[in-house]
Amino acid sequence: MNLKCECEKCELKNAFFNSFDEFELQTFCTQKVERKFSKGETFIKEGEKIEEFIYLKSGLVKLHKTDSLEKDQIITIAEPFDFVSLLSVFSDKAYNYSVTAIEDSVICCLQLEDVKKYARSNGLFSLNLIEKMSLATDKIILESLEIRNRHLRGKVAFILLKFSQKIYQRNIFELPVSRREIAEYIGMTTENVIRTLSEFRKDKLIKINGKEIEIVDEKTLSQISSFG
Amino acid sequence: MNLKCECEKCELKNAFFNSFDEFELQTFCTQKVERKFSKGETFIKEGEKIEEFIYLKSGLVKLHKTDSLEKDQIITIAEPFDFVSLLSVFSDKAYNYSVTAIEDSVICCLQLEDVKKYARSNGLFSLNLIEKMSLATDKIILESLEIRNRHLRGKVAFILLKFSQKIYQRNIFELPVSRREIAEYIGMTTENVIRTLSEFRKDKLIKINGKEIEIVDEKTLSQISSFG
DNA sequence: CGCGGCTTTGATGTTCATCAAGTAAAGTGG
DNA sequence: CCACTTTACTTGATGAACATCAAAGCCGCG
Repeated sequence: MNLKCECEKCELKNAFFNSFDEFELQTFCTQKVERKFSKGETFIKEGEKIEEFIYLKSGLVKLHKTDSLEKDQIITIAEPFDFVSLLSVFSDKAYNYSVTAIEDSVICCLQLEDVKKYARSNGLFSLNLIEKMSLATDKIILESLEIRNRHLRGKVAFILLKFSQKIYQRNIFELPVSRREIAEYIGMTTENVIRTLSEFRKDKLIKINGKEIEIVDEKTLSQISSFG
Repeated sequence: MNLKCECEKCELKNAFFNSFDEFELQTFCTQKVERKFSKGETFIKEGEKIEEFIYLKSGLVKLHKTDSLEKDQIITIAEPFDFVSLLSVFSDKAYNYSVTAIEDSVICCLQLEDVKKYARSNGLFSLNLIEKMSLATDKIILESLEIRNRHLRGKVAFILLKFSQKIYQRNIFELPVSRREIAEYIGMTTENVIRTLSEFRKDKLIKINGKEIEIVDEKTLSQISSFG
């Protein structure tokens, strides 16, 4: 268990633990390449050839896609250890979407061919991968359904609670995205997102100070999110 | 290559070909259980424990989910060899959604534990599974985005073209779903789906005879679908 | 300091959900 | 097989939700 690889919470490594002996594990961990990106940098671009197996070590990223009319849509916002590169990494030669850091982020990269090679030679590792993928995609699909069936106020409340409860686990946080990005996430216009935020402020559900949001009345916000 | 298993086009078997020897393949194919369902029958219910690995051999099914207000949402419509049971089969103990036949369908069932056992012991098979899963989930996510960013007319046009071009590959076909189900699919009301269909008929883009739809002006319909 | 991008608010019109009402089709029990 | 019930389909009228357009303030950056 005393590995050279310093990433203690690495999900991928956890997938390895059961499936690799220590030598293999060591090899794998030393092969990885870490890259840092600042907020705003796009490190995977739609259409690019997939050559690496990438996952998020720290930070926060958005998966997004440009539609036919040049409008950007956000597919989801991913936290560390959501295997962001898994979406199309095994099914396609090229990325179907882009990935951009919305907070300073560190990613871990392995050569895709190496990962495939390991997967071929080690069924337990593959099965672990399947489970991670399944979780990640399930999350996206279910979230997408949840957002879809809400009205504007419900959608905004849902997003605010996602940031507050799931991502930051705090009542006060800096929004890592612009109003426009929220709009791209929930499929509404920027103006209406802003209007809804202002309404929430007037109703004393939240406080707004630029990008800083404080959740004041979580209970009511939850009710709005659940559309009661 | 002369297998007892009669399912010539079986995708799962194809996944095996590269990974199993003939004896294993034979074993696998004889373990499977086929079940038939009539249009309208629900054979996977949200919340049920997952014990089998299931995929669609023939027919057409809908994946759907009941939301907090008892309203049904259709996640996607799946054709044969889309691995319908894969969505949450490896990530959860229970199904997150239901599956209902919208045409008479035949499914193939294997014990999930058996499949997992094979996956553990055979990396190549697992990797093939990963690719199938990745394809299936990618499709759902991308389609979901496409539908989301369209207006009513675009959504309805999109669905009609999906049935016509992708599923039936004919200009005249029987709609396998009710107007209400279309509404549940695209997230609109039944009335507005009907209204839009009537508009398309008045504009001579389609002909309607009950459930029978004929695509008359595919070009214009495509433009509406692409939202030009 | 001025430019461009982000934010905010208001006015206006379009799109869509809701309500209502009626017809057609399909299943149910006597 | 028919009366009865239920479900699917259809159209219209109305109001609510939302997009669009317009204008102005704010802020960071060259």
